[in-house]
Amino acid sequence: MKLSTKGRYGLRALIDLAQYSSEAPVSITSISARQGISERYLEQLVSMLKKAGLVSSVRGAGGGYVLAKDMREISVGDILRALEGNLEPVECAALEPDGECQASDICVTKYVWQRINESISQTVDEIMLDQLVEESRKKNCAGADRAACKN
Amino acid sequence: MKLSTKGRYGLRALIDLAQYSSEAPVSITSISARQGISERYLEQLVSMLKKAGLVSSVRGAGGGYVLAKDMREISVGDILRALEGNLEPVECAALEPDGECQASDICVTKYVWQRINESISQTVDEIMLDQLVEESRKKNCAGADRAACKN
DNA sequence: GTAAATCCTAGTAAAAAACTAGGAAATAAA
DNA sequence: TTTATTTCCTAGTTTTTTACTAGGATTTAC
Repeated sequence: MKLSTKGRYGLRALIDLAQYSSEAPVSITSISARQGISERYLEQLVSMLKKAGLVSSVRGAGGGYVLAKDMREISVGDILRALEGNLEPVECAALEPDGECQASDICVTKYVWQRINESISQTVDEIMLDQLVEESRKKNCAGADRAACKN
Repeated sequence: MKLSTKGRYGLRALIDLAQYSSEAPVSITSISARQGISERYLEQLVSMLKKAGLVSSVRGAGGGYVLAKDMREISVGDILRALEGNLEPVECAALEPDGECQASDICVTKYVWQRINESISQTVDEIMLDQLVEESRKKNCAGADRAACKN
């Protein structure tokens, strides 16, 4: 029941990217330096964010990544789903519209999984990237050791 | 970001146990037969529930397990925490009262992890075992293939 | 042309999950 | 008192997933 480094690092990376990409594209190298995440690994994470349509890229020297849409329209849910796949701790076939599940009508735990899934979705979908960037701008007193934190 | 089989099977097992242990202790063998979960694995799960004080055991022939307290006082949160350890998708040191985290004061994602942790806790702590047993009694029309479901 | 970037795939080492196995200890019933 | 049934406890093993690393192709500004 843990969020992987994909989700944890990826969210940090995108907040960083959002914060620094207003003028020019932000390169993997620069995010890596600021956030203390391996370039090669970051590359993969950002690529997932691109596939999900959250960022777009500019190739070649001086290139990098920029947000593909307004920060106010990107939720933490969008970001984490892009990186982690679906966020449901239990993928119960009986919960899906077209779900094939023999035991569906006698299944009691289904109710529990559904409630958990819903509460997570609701939470992550209502936090938008712009709030986090705003918060980050306020807090950023230089000098703290960002790389010490694995979350 | 998945709940392991420990949590999924374990919750099912405890609902079963609660349902059948009102007169006599319920053996691992019988839970295993009804729920289609390996005896040897179930044994470990139930042992975790015992360590957590949710069930108590009667050794020897004719023995088995019974609930250690009233179903109305056992929450899904108690059960899942006994089986999965803590339910926080991100264990952020900065969230703990005594948390050691260099980046605590500049960390933006902390807020996100906190919100997610809280919403999960709230959800699982408000569903009580007796509700699930009640639900199970209503639904149990015999004949459905419980073993087909992995959740 | 060269340096700085993204892009893409594959490989790999470590960790965690999901069981399996073996046998000791307790107890009820024969 | 033996036997069958049950919990108890630890360790081993296989499979899956995670978290990277590696290599090189492609694009583009200067």
